Amino acid sequence: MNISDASTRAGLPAKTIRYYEDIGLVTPARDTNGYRDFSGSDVHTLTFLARARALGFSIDDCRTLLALYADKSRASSEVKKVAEEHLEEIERKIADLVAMRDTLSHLVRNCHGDDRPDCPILDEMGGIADA
Amino acid sequence: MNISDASTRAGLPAKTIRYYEDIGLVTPARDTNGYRDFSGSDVHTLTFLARARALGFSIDDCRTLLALYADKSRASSEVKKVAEEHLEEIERKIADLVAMRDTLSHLVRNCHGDDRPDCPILDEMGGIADA
DNA sequence: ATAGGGGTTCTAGTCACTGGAAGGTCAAGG
DNA sequence: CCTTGACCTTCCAGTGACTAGAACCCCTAT
Repeated sequence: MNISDASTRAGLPAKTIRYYEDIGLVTPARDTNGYRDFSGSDVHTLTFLARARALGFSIDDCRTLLALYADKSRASSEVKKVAEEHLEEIERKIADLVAMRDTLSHLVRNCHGDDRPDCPILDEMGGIADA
Repeated sequence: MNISDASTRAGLPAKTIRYYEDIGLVTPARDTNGYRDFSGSDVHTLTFLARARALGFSIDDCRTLLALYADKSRASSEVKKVAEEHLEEIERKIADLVAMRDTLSHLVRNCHGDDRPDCPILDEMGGIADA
């Protein structure tokens, strides 16, 4: 099938699929006219990638996961290790963002937001501590 | 003062400060030998930038905020608007990450993580729904 | 013959730095 | 005077994961 069909089925933009081929994640066959010809298994790989990416795994992790997926004798502990490390990374990001949100929402709440110039948000960033 | 002192005081790497000059966020004076010579106000700007960046504002937002900071007759509503939009963006990111975390931690919990090959994490990404 | 809607490659841009190379400057010590 | 070492300078390239766009080819229908 053509790239646009593969794109629809995997839920990935054609551009992204070409990029994935570029970096060796998929290797679709080629028609005589040079068009890519995706097999069912290519689409399956792309779908796998779409799901893994949606879970936030890096391309590098995806490469590892694909290899484990293909290896029917892998140990599930290897997969779990990759997932757990990624999970920790996500937790760290959430913690960072929550800290930002808390500080920022506190500042936003304290800013009256009218025509007057005084503003605790700018005060904070300019180094004037609030009580 | 030299860049390394400015770096220490603002808490930003020298490389980052040079980059900020490149994109016009700071414009330190120059000594006759070509070295940058940071004034107290330059350091203040850098500190402002460090704080704003730590709150997750984009460089573009920082530019806007710096302009508002310099404009003593700004309306606090303008600042609040920038901050609120950024806050919404942060909330979106948190929601995305929390969704990822929930899915992923569920999968990780259900993966026994031993020498056997069967693994719900790969099953999920390969499209085998779990009950 | 041509119009359109596919497909192809290639380059360059995104964001906010960061690493590294090649070289100039300055103060202290031998 | 020379060297050492710690500064400083500029410029180029790379990061991650795409994405925009240009220039061009291919296929089908009218």
